[in-house]
Amino acid sequence: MFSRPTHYVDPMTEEPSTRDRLVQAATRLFRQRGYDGTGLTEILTEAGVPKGSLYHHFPEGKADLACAAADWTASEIIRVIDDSFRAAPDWRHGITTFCYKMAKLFDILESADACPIFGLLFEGPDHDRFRTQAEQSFDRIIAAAARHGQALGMTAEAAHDAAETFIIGFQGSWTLARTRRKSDVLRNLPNRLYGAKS
Amino acid sequence: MFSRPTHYVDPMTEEPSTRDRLVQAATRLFRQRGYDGTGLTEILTEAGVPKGSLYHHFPEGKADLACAAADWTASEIIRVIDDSFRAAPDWRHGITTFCYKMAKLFDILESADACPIFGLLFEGPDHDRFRTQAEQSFDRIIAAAARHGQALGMTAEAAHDAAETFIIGFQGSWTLARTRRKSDVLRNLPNRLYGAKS
DNA sequence: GCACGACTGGACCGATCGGTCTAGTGTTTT
DNA sequence: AAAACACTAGACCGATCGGTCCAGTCGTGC
Repeated sequence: MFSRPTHYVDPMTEEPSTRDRLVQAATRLFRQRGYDGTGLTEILTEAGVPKGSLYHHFPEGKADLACAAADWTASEIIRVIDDSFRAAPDWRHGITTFCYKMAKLFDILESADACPIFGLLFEGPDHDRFRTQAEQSFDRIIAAAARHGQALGMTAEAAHDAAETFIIGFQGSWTLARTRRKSDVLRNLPNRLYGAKS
Repeated sequence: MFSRPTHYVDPMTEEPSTRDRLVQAATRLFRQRGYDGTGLTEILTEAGVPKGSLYHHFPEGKADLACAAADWTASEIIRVIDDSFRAAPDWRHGITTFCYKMAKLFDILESADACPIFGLLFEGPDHDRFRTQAEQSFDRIIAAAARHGQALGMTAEAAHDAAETFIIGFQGSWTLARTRRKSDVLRNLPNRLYGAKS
C-alpha cells in the first residue's frame, strides 16, 4: 500500500495540510492585491508556515505557488457551476443561480477582490507560464459550463459558445461591479445576455 | 497673458513634455506588468527622466502617476470610440468598427497587455483611490459611447444600457483574447452580443 | 545683474523583496 | 539502533523597491 499523498486534506483530521494552507492563503491574497502586490512573508504569515516549508512544497517558489492557487480556484469555480446547474430546468436558470451565488461571494469579499475567474491571469515576470496556466483553467471552466448546456439539450457547439459568452460577460460584470461596489451588476447579467425579465 | 501650462505638448515643438513622457511610459508599463510589477526606475529609464522630475510633477509619486496614466488612457479610448462612430450608420456598425480597431491594437501589443480600459483598475496599497479613479474613467467612457447611441436614435436610457453592456463584453473579450492570444475573440464580440452575421 | 521659481539630475535611504541555506525534528524503513 | 527521508524553522542574502533630499541649471521678471 502506498502512502496517501500529503497535499490533500486528510478527511479524518480537521487541519488542512501545510500545502493547502499555503495555497488558500495565496489564493486569497493574490486575489486581493495581485501577484506582485503580495509578498511572500505576507502569505507565510497568513498561512502560519515558515519559509522553508514553502520551498519544500513549491521548489520554484512564488510562481509555483501561484499556479497551484490558480488551479485550486478553477476547481472551486467549477464546483459552484455544478452546484448552480444541479436543479436547473434550463440554461438561463443555471446561469442565474451562478450569478446570484457569485454576487453573494462578491458581497462577502466587500467588493475588494479581483474576479476569481480571471484573477487567474497574473502579470508577473514569467508571463508565458501564467498565460498558459490561465488558458487551461479557463478552458476547464468553460468546458464545465458547456457540459451542463449539453445536458440541457444544446448541441456541443452551441453549449460551448454559450458558455464562452457567459464567462466573458461574467468577467466584465465582476470588474464593473467592483469599481462601482454594486453586486447587482452581477445579478443583472442574465438580463443583459438573454433579455429582460427573468 | 498667463503662461502656457507645461503639461501639454507644445504644438510647436516635436518633443512631448517631460510630464507627458512620464505618463505615457507609465501607461505602457502598467498595462504590461501591472502597478506593483512596474518599478519606478523602469518607468524613469523608459521615459528618459530623472527621479527628481517625477516627484516635481507628481508629488505623491507612483500613485499620482498611475492616476494620470489612467486618465490619459480613458481619453485615448474615448478618442477611438468617437472615431469609430464618426461614419457609423447605426450602433452595431460603430461597435464593430471599435472592436476591429482594438483588435488591431491588440495584435500590435502582441497579446501581452492587460485591457486598456479595465487595466485602469489597479490593485495597490491605496485601493480606494484607484477604485474611485477607475469608476470615474469608466463612467466617462460609457457616457461617450452612450452619446453616440443617442445620436443614432436610442433613448438616453437604452443608450446607456447598451454602452454598459458593450463595455462589459469588451472587457471580458479582451481578457479571453489575451489568454488565447487570438484577437479574433474581439472581432467576434458584436456577433456574440447582437446575433450572428454582420 | 540678480533673485527667484520651475525644473532637472542623481546620490542616498531604510524597508522589503524573493530566494538560499543549514540545522533541527519527527516518522518510516531496514 | 541507525540510516533515510519528509518536512519545519528561521537566520541570512543581495537586489530592488518607493521615496527623500539637495545641489545644479535654466528661463523670466524685477
